[in-house]
Amino acid sequence: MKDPEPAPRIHDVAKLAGVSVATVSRVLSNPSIVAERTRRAVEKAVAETGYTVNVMARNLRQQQVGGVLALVPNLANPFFSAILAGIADALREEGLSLLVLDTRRADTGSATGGIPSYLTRSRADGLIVLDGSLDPALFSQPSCPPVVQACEWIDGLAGPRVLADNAAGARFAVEHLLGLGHRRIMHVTGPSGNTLSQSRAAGVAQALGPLGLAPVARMEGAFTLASGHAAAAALMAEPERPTAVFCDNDEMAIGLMAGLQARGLRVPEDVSIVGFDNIEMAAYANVPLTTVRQRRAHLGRRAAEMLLEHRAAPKLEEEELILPVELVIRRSTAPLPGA
Amino acid sequence: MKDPEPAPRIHDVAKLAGVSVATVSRVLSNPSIVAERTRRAVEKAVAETGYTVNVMARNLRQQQVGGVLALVPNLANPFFSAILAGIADALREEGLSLLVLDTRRADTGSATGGIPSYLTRSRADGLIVLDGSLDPALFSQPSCPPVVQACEWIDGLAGPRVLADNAAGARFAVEHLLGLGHRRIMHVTGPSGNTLSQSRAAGVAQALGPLGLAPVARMEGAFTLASGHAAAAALMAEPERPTAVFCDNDEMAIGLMAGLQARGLRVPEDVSIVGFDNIEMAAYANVPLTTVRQRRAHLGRRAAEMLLEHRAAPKLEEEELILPVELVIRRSTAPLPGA
DNA sequence: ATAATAGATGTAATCGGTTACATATAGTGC
DNA sequence: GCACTATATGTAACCGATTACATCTATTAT
Repeated sequence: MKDPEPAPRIHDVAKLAGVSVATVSRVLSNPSIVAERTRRAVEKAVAETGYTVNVMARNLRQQQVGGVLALVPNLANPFFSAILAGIADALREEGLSLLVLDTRRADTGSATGGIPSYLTRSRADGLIVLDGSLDPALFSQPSCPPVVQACEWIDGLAGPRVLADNAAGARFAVEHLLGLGHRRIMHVTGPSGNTLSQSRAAGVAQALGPLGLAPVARMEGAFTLASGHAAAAALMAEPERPTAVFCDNDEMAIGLMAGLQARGLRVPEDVSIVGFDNIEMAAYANVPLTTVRQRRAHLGRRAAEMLLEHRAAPKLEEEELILPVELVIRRSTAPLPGA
Repeated sequence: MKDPEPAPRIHDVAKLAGVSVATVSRVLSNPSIVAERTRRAVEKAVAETGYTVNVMARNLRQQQVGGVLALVPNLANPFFSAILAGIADALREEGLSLLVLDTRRADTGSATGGIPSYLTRSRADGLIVLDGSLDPALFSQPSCPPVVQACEWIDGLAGPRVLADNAAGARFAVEHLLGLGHRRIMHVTGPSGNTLSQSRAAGVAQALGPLGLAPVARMEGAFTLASGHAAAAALMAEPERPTAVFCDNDEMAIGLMAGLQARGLRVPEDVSIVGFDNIEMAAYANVPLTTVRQRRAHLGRRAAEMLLEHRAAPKLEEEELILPVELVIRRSTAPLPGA
């Protein structure tokens, strides 16, 4: 049971190269200021010992963590993991690592491991918040690192944000349905408190308002397949059955399609459906889904970039980046029969 | 532009409470060994100053990082993010944080930010490897922390593993098809180098072998919807068309169903289909998909737990945990007509 | 020739905790 | 009353780097 050889320290390298630890450190972090000869000697010693810097020690001295924490409501949800991938990408390019905290699970048992304990400069150099349902007070501790809100946002929390143009996306979707002649339109929403739901509802109103219309039915879902499926029953129960449905995300749209079919309704012949997000499955659904495309990985990347800029030069102005979205027309929408 | 008040240090708390820094440290980490009176004084001082420990400093002294790094091939893939959620859960309970590295993206540009630079004791207390395609040599550096392989595994890399019972799952799937009377069975696989593909192929052989059968067709996919969709063409091109297909994952199965339907074949009337994984979408697909359920979050959790046990008491024996899977029969499979 | 300057390297303080060891006090047994 | 032990706390070394400052040498300008 031999101990693993202890890792070489900068001191060992220095001794082997016959220089001081400071010189070794300089070779590693700023090679240009050390003489060619010594630099080579140090590099040789580094290679021979297999030295690698102790990241913790460096970070302590430099008063940084070397990582950014992403707060996500549900790590298992592919919607968020696509954003995370973009974040991870941008961070890695800057030599930072990605820390992830699943907020839905973490806040249970706030004994010691609660969320607040993660929101410290000593645990992360910055925060990217993907969960709009968090309490803004969490981020008001003086030791809280810089925050960027992405995708969702928190009412009452100032600071930079990067969002998809949810209102415009919803407007595009509904305008598309209107253009096809539909007038009795149902809206299947996300949870009512959710900021995405709110801005998408605003977009729906923007499209319908000028015509003096409003959704003929509304059902609050949970962004899940199951809640979309349940919406089928709600639709059938309407006295004047809607001819088209806008769903706040693709999962609900796909669940709804499955539910309608199971009840003998055809898409798009009987009901047109539009989703939101353009998840990969949308193109391969039973009936390929018309939806609103938002570039999730890109959104994550921009959020990370914004965080890094902000850290370098904190600006006091509110910065809000709205990323464009676009309508992707597939086969789940068709002209209103007889229109 | 006032500087944010510098965070209080342990020294400040000690001074305020009129004790030494050691006592403060003890109150925080092992309260029982300090006298009631002093403990209360210290707690009061902590509350007044708003002190929180500097995690980096503690970690440096204790020679640990406080985090575990997960190596995933594709963070945006929901298959992996579900496993990550389980990992994160188990880690949080132990006060450890989750670091994530997307291996597919990270190995490009190995200048400095390459994968090896992350595989150090100074960057993570342990590794959970979800990518079976990595070079085992990566983990042979002396400074590499303990590794647990999960889900996929790396040939030539020893150490603990936690896997789903892929062979049994594939066997269940094919036996189910055989039981329905099917004999001309196609296998849509993952990439040929992938360890999951290999063990699932073994399971297929286990089921067919005793009957002197083999898959009548085989197509190598990429675990994607698109490659499943492409498999439809391959199926149609077979001289003797297969009556059933086993796909190495649900995404390919769903893609295949879409492709077959587009070509006018019905599932399950013309072709029966079985998938693997039981992703949420499987139940809501066009035709609800018969598939093999594996508990991904649980697998991740077990991997994390195994890593922690291993760290506490490294065993030399190989430890391989095989988690059971089960067949979920839905509507994409039916008896062979006329059988 | 001398002062001034630039360039290369070494010395030691520092980051903010934890913990081995030393010390002081109170309690116990004989 | 004395030696011994247990309990509580303080002192200072330590984790492993970075970096301000000091020092030394070589070059340039006057």
